[in-house]
Amino acid sequence: MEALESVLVIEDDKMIRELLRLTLEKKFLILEASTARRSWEILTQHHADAIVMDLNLPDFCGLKLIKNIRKNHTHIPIIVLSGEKDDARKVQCFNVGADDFVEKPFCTDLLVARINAHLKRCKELNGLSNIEANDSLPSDSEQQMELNGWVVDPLKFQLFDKQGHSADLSSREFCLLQYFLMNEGRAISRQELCEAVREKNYVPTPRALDVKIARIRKKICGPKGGAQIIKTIRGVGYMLNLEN
Amino acid sequence: MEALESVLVIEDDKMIRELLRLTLEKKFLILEASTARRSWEILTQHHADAIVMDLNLPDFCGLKLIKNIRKNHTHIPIIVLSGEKDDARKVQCFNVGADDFVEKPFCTDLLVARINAHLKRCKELNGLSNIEANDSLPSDSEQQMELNGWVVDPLKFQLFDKQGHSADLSSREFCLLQYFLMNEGRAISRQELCEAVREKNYVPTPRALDVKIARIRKKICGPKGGAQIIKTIRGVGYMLNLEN
DNA sequence: AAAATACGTAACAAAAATGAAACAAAAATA
DNA sequence: TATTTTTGTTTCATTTTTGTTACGTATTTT
Repeated sequence: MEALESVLVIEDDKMIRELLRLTLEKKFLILEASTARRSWEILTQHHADAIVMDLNLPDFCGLKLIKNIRKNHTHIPIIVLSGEKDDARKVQCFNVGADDFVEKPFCTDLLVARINAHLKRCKELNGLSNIEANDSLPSDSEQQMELNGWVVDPLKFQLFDKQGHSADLSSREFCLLQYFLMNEGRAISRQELCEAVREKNYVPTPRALDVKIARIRKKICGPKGGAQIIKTIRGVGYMLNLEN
Repeated sequence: MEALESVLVIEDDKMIRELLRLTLEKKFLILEASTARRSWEILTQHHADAIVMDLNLPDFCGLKLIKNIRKNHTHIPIIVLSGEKDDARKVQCFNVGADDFVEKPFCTDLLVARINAHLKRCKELNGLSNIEANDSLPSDSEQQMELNGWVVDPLKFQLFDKQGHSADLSSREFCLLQYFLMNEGRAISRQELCEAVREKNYVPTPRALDVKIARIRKKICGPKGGAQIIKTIRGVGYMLNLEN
């Protein structure tokens, strides 16, 4: 009784996405995203066995997205699909954690074959490691992100200190913080931040964001504040600065 | 201290073989074969971590060679290098067990990147299988998983305490719990949980899941609850935490 | 320097998420 | 078919999260 494997397709071009869906849905359960943002949502809410993604997305750099996904999903096969001709950029994809690169235009059968090859590998891995299925623990240790003494645990949607105490962030506070982490060192407008955390039935106003950030600050810096990690950029928005 | 990884190059064209050697020997220990026959010899006498092979060999059909190698070397990455333009034949390669296909002419950097990607995967595999190999022997009898004083018996679809008393979980409650066990330490969204236990004619709503979890909790923690093993991650879903 | 603006903060109110119990429906079993 | 078990639904209580408002302070503008 084999369950159908699921493939997340991240592609902004509607035509190509359609093509991919039609081709792949015969063999896999398809999850679709047209933006990086949507792909994060899906990845936190669903299980995916593999990812096929375009490199050029409207809202986020493809390379960064790969890095980011790899941080939270150590083993998931990531297959990049792109019209990119430049070999150096292809190499970059592999360096940030991609497993394969398929140039557009592509042969659908070949893509399926490649996906299957990667899935086969993953199955071998999982077969060996039923117990080890929580692959996050051992491998995370090399990649865990630090933030002012806190350890970021995306799998648990939470920040922990060295003693394992939680920072008690709400899930949305944590999402917002993740967005800061992904855009570290860059000033982000309120507007963009609102977009970033927006969901169905949840659209915060810029002012509401101020409060949200104040709450995050209080939780991760202590009541005295100390050196603010999330800096205020007057007239613009906020910025996360790790190095200092 | 990382040992240099070894790559077996199977290629009859002397020029290309030379090129491959020059490129790859900076990163890997290179083994060379110009015929299928020679490649068998090498594989029986040496250890190789990956294979880069031409599809057109003088003495043997490339596809058959792949099949053959795969029979004896289940996990070794096989990267086919060929001038073949026909997509159907490429697909064939994957079907007989190849892991990758690179068309000639090729970018050497990209080839290196691809080899590395596959090697990385294999290392993950080996890392895990070592652990597995170690504790499978001594703890064979303790293969059973423990959960807050309960012993998980997947064959009986049930939890038992030390005295052998059943926790009286229904089969679906048990399935859900198993999914938690497989994803221990990670927050799982309601959506994903619903999909995980879903069957034909059985698609629980997220809300129904809350009730199901409440029932599991009551059965395995006692009416007082005690420290919840299945934690609630507000705004996300639930998470099983064994260590604490 | 006064006014306007931007932001921090606290307190309160509104909304949302979840737990619990009771009941109803469905499924399994005798 | 009758009975038991399992599952889903509804309702209500509780907790948590979030937004709003009001006010204070700092910064910029005039």
